Amino acid sequence: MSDSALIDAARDFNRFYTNFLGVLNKAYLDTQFTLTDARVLFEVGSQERVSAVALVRDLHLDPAYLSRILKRFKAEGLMETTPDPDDRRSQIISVTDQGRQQFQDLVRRSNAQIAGRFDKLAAGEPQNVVAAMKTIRSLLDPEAALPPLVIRPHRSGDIGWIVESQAKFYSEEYGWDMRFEGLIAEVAGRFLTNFDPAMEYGWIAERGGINIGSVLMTNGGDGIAKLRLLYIDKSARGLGLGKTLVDECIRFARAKGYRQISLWTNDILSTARTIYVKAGFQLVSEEKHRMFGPELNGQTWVLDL
Amino acid sequence: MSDSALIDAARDFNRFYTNFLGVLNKAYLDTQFTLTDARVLFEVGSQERVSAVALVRDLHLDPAYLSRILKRFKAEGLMETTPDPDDRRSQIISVTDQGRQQFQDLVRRSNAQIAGRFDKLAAGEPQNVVAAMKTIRSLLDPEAALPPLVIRPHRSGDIGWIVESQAKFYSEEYGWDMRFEGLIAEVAGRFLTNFDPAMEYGWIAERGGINIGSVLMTNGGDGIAKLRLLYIDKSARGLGLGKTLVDECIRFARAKGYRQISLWTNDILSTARTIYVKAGFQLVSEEKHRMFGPELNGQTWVLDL
DNA sequence: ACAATTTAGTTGACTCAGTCAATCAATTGA
DNA sequence: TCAATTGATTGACTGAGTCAACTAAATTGT
Repeated sequence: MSDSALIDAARDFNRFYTNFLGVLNKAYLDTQFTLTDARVLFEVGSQERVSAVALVRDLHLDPAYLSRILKRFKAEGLMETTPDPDDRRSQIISVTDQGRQQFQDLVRRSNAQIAGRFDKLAAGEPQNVVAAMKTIRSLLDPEAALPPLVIRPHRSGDIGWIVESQAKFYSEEYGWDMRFEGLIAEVAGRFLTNFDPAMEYGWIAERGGINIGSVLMTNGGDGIAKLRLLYIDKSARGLGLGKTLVDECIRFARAKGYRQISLWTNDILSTARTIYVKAGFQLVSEEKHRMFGPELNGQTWVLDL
Repeated sequence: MSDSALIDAARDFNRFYTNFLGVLNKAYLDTQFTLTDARVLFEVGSQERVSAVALVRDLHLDPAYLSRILKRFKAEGLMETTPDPDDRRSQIISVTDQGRQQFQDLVRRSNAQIAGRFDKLAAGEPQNVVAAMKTIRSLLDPEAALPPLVIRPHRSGDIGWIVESQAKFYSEEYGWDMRFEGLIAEVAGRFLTNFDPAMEYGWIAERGGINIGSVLMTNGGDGIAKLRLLYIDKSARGLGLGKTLVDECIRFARAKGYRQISLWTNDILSTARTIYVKAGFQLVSEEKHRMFGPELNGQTWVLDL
């Protein structure tokens, strides 16, 4: 695509999104607030403590205008200002309890608008929209902080996600065929059907509502815990997430009194192998196989606890 | 729910992009036009011939306001209107040569703003931004023509998708627990590991690269074909896609010489049942069970071919 | 140290972008 | 054929947002 085609496409998108936001922002029109009021309330409400200059800068407002808005908000008891001790010209703005309620009401209205849009989409499409938004944001706004990475237990849909994302990845990257997907679907399915909450666990790493990594720990009997289906999405590699998940597993296995962790992998997955080696795993056996199409070196690694 | 994390992320993006567009739209402030003027000129300029109603609808303008804007543009010689021959109340708006020059000037200013942003990015990044924009647009713009619905054989990742989407749906809608996900993961996994291309098949319905429906046909032995994991995503219901997929199955089973199709479902899934009844399936047995948490009525249906 | 300059915020005065209600004219529907 | 609906215009209004002038505190340069 040529530069000018890119720019045209971006202009076109901006035109579309201007209209789109215009519709979404109708949500505020039912309230006492103007769009600018709402933006100020949003900014102060979500940051808790802001200076007026920062608001002027971030929201591109006229200082005079902001001054009047704040005066009104203070009169209505929604916000309060305290002089900045470091610079007595400046003031720190924060919301009162009442202001916080109004803020949360705005958030609810805004959420309802977005949820209404998302409801019309197919399952999975909202994830795609949000992922695309994050791409745009991270590129156009280098200051943007990534939403926090959360590690949580697995829930409905996660196992399917593990199967889908791993199958796609290994198929595209290494040409593994669908027998691989079949195998992990069976493994993951058995994990759920025989799930023993006392001795087993599934970890999902997610960021901003999007799954980006997983690992399962299953009971192999004889005091051996099996580490299975470790996977880190492309977008989250190089952050040490693999290590974090493996460490979680080890901690869990120790806590549950397992005497050994065992795992099966293939030698071409060198990043994973590095993680296992660093965690102290030892290679105990290796065999060539063609379970998934191309010839591979299957490896079994164990860690004595 | 992770839905709420998605919505939060979307709200956050909208907040960011409102500011971003605010900055970009400064480009118009150097001209004689207001933002709304510019939007009208953009819309008319790029569509050549539009009706006033269409503008009001697409740009969400007050008809009175648009009327005044057009009056001014006509007085300035930027636009002209001709009555619509089909409806003499209505008028067709188009730009004059002079209007087109102004429009192109706006395009240049807007492009310069975007180019300024893109210049700060690394090589390849603008492409990523624009690709993400297209993703968002295609999903959020209801006017955008729907890409065609395609029914194709299953491939890597599809089985995982089936598990994920069904697990999420039945968990949210009917409160089924993760044993359901485990069961379908095992069923779907065995489908792949024992796959017999001569007698079995998986159909995936997809639109614009996104899966929206599925059904599998497996060999149950004794000349019996099993229809499994029929699923239509929310976004594609009511289009007869379920019937289409079941018909595909029946055609396939006939062609392969099966003597009967059998399937297992639960009575609360009434839409699916309607499809089976219409296709000629007969209920042969029914039993209560609690395999997935809530009490359900499992049903076996068969169709003699 | 201290005048000169810059920065944070406020106030007065204004205007024009955008809204609402009423009206006319053409079309549709029962 | 007559009532209801839809497209477009006009009159009357208002309040969101702007601009310039000002105060007060902080910073800079010599």
